[in-house]
Amino acid sequence: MQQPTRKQREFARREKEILCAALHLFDSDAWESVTIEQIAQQTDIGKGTVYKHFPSKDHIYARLALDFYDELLERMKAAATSQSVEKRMREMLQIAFEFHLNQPQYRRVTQYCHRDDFRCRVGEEVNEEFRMLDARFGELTVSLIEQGIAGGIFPRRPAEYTVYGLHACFEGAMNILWCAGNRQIDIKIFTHEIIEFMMAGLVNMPTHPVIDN
Amino acid sequence: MQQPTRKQREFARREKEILCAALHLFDSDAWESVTIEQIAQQTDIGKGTVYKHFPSKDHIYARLALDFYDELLERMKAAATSQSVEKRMREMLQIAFEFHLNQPQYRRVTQYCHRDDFRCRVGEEVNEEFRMLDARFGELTVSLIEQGIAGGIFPRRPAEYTVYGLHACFEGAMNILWCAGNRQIDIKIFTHEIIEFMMAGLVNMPTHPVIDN
DNA sequence: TTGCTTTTGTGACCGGCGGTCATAAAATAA
DNA sequence: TTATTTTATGACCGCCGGTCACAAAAGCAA
Repeated sequence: MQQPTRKQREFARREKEILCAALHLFDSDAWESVTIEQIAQQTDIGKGTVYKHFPSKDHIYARLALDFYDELLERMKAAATSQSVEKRMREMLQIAFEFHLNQPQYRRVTQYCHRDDFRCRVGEEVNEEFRMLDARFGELTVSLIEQGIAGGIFPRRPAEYTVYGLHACFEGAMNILWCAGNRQIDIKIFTHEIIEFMMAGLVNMPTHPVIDN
Repeated sequence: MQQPTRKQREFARREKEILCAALHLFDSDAWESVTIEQIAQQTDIGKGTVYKHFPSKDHIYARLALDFYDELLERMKAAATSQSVEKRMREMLQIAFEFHLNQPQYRRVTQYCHRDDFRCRVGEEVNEEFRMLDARFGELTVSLIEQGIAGGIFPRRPAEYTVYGLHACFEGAMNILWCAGNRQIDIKIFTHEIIEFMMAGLVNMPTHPVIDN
C-alpha cells in the first residue's frame, strides 16, 4: 500500500480543520443554524470545498460523532482490566460519563446522531459504521455482565436483556445533563447517584425465570 | 367570565384541526421537513392563517408536546391510588410506558421538546409551561418515593436524588425504543426489563450516608 | 521557461422554506 | 344596502443546503 501523496495529506489535514471549525461552531444553542458558509469561512476555504470533503451537512455531524465514540470505546476497553467485575463496571461507567462531560462541545452532535431519522438520511455506509460501533459497545458491556454472572455477582439472566437497563439509564442521564439548561444539577452528585442506581439495579434484578442450562 | 363567542369557538376548533394535521404529518422520519404550507393544505386553510394561531413552527411542536404530557400526568395521578407503594410505582411506570407506546405519532415532538436549545427558542411563556409540567411530574414521583421511604420499602436517601435514576432510565428507555429503527427489540420484554431494573435500583440503592434527622 | 492539459477550489446560482405583510375577502354595524 | 372593521391569505423576502460552470492551480511535455 502506497504512502499518501502530499496532496492526499493536504486534503486530510484540511478535512480535520473543517471538522474542528464545525465542532467549534456547533458548540452553542444555535448549533442547527450554523451554516456551511460559516464553517467554510472559519476554515478559510470556499463553500464548495466543504462539499468536496462531505456529501452533506449531516455527514459532518456523523463524522464528528463517530470519531467521538471511537475514542470513547478505546478508553472504556483500556479500563476494563485488573479489578473485580463490579469495580470494572463502575470504572467503565465513570469513564463514559467523564468522557462526555469533559467534551461538552460534542453534546449536540452525539445526541443528534442517535436519531433513527438522521441515520436514514446519511445513508447505508455511515449507518454501517454506527451499527458496528453500537455492536462493539454492546459486546464490551455484555461480556462484562456475563463475567459478573459467571462469578455470582450479577443474577443469572440473559446479559443482552440486562444491558437494556444500563444502556437506557446511561443515555437518559446524558440527556438530562445536557438538557438541564439553567436548572441547577450538581453534576458530581448526579453522576454518583446514577452509577449507584445502575449498580443497584444490575446486582439486584430478579433471576430470570426462563434460563435453561 | 363570558362564554366564548361563536367566532372564538371557531378559532379554537380550527387550532385543534391544525394540530391534528401537523401531528399526522410529523408521524414519519421526514418530520423535520414537514412545511407550514403542507400543514395549511392538510387543514384546508391559508399559510398565513397558521401564523394567526402559532407564532412559529416550533410553537406547534411545543403545543403538541405540552398537550401530550398534560394528559400523561393526569393518567399517572389517577393511577397512584390504592395498592402498596411498590405496586403503585410499577403501575405508574407501566402507564408512562404504555402512554408513549400507544401514541407513537408523538414520539418526535416529545423528544424534540426536551432539548434546551429548543426551549430557548420558544420563549419564556412556553418555557414556563414546560417547567410547571416538569415540576408536577417531579412532585408526583418524589411524593411516592418519600412514602416508600417512610414505609421502609425504599432506602433512606433524599428522594430528589433517587428520582434522578428513575428519570434517567425512563427517558433513556424511550429514546432507545424510538431509535430502535429496524433493530428488533421485543417491546414487551424491553419494558419489562427496564421496569425490573428500575425497581431493583430503587429498592436496593445504598442508604444515603449524609441524612440527618 | 512556455504552452497545453488536467485537476481542484470556488462562489454565483437554484429551488425551497420560515415568516411577513399588503391586500382581498368576510363579517359587522348603521 | 353601504361603509367600516376584522380576519384570512398567498405573493414576496431573505436565507440556506447543495450544485455546477468556470477560474485558478498544478502537472507535464517540449
